[in-house]
Amino acid sequence: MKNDKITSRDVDFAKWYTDVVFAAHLASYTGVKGCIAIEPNGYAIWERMQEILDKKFKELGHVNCQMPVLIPESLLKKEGELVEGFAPEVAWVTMGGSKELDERLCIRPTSETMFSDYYASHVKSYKDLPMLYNQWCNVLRWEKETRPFLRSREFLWQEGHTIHETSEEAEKETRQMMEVYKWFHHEILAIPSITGLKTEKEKFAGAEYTLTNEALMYNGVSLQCGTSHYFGQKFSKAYDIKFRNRQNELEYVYQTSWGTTTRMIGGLIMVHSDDKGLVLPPRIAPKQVAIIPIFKTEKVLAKCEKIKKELEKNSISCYIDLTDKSAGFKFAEAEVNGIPVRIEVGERDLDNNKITFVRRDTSVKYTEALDIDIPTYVKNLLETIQHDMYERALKRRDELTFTAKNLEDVENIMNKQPGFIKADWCGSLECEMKMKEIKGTKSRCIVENAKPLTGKCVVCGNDAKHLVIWGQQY
RNA sequence: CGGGAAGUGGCUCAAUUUGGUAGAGCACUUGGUUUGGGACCAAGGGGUUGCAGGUUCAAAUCCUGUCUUCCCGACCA
Repeated sequence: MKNDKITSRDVDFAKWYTDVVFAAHLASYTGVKGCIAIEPNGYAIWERMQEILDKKFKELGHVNCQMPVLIPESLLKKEGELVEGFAPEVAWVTMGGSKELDERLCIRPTSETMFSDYYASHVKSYKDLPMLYNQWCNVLRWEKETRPFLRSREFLWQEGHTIHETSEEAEKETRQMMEVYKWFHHEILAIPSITGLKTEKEKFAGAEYTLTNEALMYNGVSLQCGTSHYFGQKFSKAYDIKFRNRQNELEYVYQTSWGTTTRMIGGLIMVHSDDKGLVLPPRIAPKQVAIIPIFKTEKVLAKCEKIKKELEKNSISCYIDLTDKSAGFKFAEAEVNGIPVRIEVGERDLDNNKITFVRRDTSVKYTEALDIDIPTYVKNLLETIQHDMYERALKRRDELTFTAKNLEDVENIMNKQPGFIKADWCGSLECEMKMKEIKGTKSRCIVENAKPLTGKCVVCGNDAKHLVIWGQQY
């Protein structure tokens, strides 16, 4: 049944999105623009993301640390491109009254500067390398237009910063971390993404190059999900990060950084959720199963407890809804919160030796004999849901992926239904800017090692250098 | 930051046009009956209208400023 607190997805996508955020109690507004209160339901998803990624990072040799939230102005300004890129959205700390600061401090928009400064005084020899650091923290960027999770001023993220002895090793790290994100999106979040290279215009300020994962939302707008940057020696030269190499010479380190954010919670909503509320892939869902006693008789409650114990013994997370609400209310509640599987336990079923399972993603009900192996049954159901959700998202992406040979094609596509547009590009900024004039269509990524479609630039018709995925972005 | 809209109990809104001192539904509390798709009855609590000024005998209502939210652009993860 449709949730009457949620605007239909096909009627008003933007309104639907915020309705789901609030209805599922993921976040709420605060008195400060662009700074949301992430509520327990939302934070639990972030904790799952942290848990899974953190484990992966550590398996690959990374360690966590924490840098300060404040950055001195002089430090920020050492790397010219970075400053230029971030200047408009950096927030400065001011002190009132007679307390003057010796130097202006900004609130970190990203921590390349702090890590670089730290590394500069801590690396001495090639024997110290690589240094593979990561931090989980909040950052602040003074966005003009804000939306919960998708674009807030303060957001939570993880930023990995690594330094290496050779460019080969650093580049390998850059690609490896991109693969981690890709794995995370595909295997855990069930979000199909396209991996590629950012154009000069779209890359991270100060990077040699930026690798990105781009995912298509249900409405055909693209979301950047995790980026991995190769800095070469740009930052090490600006921040003087030198080490004694194997030839006993001073050399600048090779550096990378990579990150993903709470924005992915927004991605989960926009890829998978529906008019009933949130739909979570089982592998990221903080609670995978809702056990719902229809009426709290002793017999029913005892059965619920038994199921809970069995599921937990098999590493399936679950809860029993013990509120005094009506059964219908409990069903709706589990649905809006995106719990992947619901188990309904009622007298009537128990008397007939039956039990009912309901999938959140399809709303299909399965009534089974009471003596089945419930944990195995649920485990299979969860895996099926995870798999089907990915396939469904993939199908939607493919439906909304188009090819264009010229600007007219682009215009026709974007006027009808935005999506990914595959088109050849000559590599010039001018042509990229021309594309942008059509409904804000920007290059999302350059597909590496791809065969060109026509060999001619979609804008100017000259020889093409790259196959590019274009689209509107969040 | 430009264009548009809106802020009234926790939520959705009415009263604003024509100033006269805030009302409904949902939610909440208590009691009872209920419970297989968002239950019902009864009683009860809660707001000086985003905030700050101004006009007036009198302001939710008129004026100015400001903050927040949403939509459309520009900027960005």
